[in-house]
Amino acid sequence: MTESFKKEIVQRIIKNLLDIQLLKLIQTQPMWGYKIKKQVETNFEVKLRHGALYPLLNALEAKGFLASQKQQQGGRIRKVYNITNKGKEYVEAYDSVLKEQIQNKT
Amino acid sequence: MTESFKKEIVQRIIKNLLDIQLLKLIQTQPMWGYKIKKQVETNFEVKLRHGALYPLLNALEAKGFLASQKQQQGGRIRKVYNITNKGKEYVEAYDSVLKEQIQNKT
DNA sequence: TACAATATGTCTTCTTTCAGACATATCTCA
DNA sequence: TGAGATATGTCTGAAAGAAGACATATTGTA
Repeated sequence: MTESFKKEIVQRIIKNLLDIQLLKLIQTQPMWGYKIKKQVETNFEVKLRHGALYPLLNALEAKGFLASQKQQQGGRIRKVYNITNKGKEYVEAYDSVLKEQIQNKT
Repeated sequence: MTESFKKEIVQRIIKNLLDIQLLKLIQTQPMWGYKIKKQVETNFEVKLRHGALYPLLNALEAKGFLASQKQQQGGRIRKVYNITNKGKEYVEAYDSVLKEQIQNKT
């Protein structure tokens, strides 16, 4: 029971706090959209539409949480994202809130 | 900056994972809708519409996460909610997922 | 006695979000 | 050379969610 609850909760977090998960993932290493999609799908066992992902990545860049540079390999262009200091602060704030949630200090 | 980020994240969690926050609150002590509303509003500094709260509480009871009994005091009726074992399991699963989030074991 | 607070509920309109299609181009392997 | 994978983007119709009104009754206080 608890295991299925956990899967459900993970899915809810991915759905509602996807941007933070992306920041966390890119924080481990710079990554481009397509790879992010595959990583999220294998890590969390969820489907991630590219039609949802790419606009979100662009929005995170516009907000200053991510910075991108285009890498060209042959004729193929990859938009590689790095996390910014602002992005790292957001992730730190998230982890801080989660700790309070667990300790019930809210 | 981090503080305003924290407020934003708390608001997002309340918005998207309100049911879990209600379970956590009722877990500390049995409570009725109106008191829950006031508690959430002071604890998290957010506004909680009663038009959103009452249907959610009823839904949580229908799912078996909460159980209610009506307490009559004079002519006034309070619907006091208790958390069920199933509800406790859901909260445990949530805390477990949060721990994994912090430790990046996801 | 009138107003604010306590107490619980529904319902409609508006807004936001979501799923999936539409669109294009390269690369690899059979 | 054709199919599947890589790679990134937009757009629209449908579904879900939110805000606020509508609804009713009691209690306490000025």
